[in-house]
Amino acid sequence: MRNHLKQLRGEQGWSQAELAKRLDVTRQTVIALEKGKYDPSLPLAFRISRVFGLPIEKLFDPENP
Amino acid sequence: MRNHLKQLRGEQGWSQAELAKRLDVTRQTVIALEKGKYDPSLPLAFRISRVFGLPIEKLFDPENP
DNA sequence: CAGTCATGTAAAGCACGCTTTACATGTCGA
DNA sequence: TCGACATGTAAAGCGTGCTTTACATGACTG
Repeated sequence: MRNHLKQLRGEQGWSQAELAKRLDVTRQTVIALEKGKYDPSLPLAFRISRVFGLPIEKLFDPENP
Repeated sequence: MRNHLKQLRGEQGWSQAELAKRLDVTRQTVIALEKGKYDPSLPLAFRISRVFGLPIEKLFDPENP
């Protein structure tokens, strides 16, 4: 599933390590998510939503619209 | 994570089998979700959102608000 | 009463989400 | 040039998300 994490993180001026800390995950997880290697769990998706102040629907694009 | 699937399914008058079909999962998955045994994956959360016509945020309550 | 429908439990199996650890590369400032 | 920081890759390990199959129970209906 596509996401805009890398771009949004850039807008905030955060490093991967900084974002990982805010999301309470490891940097590896941030890398994997940004690279689209897999989708976040629902709880993590909610945390991402809160960190960026955007609804989940604005952060992720389900393939079949 | 809490959800309102059982109630919403009831409002639509759907059986678990009917909802499972609409979500393209098995009935076991519907049962597990309604019982809160685990959270749906993000792609499934989007499908649930579409089936009920509600945003993900209205369907699931992350514990830490 | 027999049959069907809705709901539920149980268990095995596979792929994914996330962790931990380690190492490699490029860039930048002292 | 050395060190720190940012980004990236790799691999092993664990729990969870979802499937398949099977069986049990209660309610309703012919």
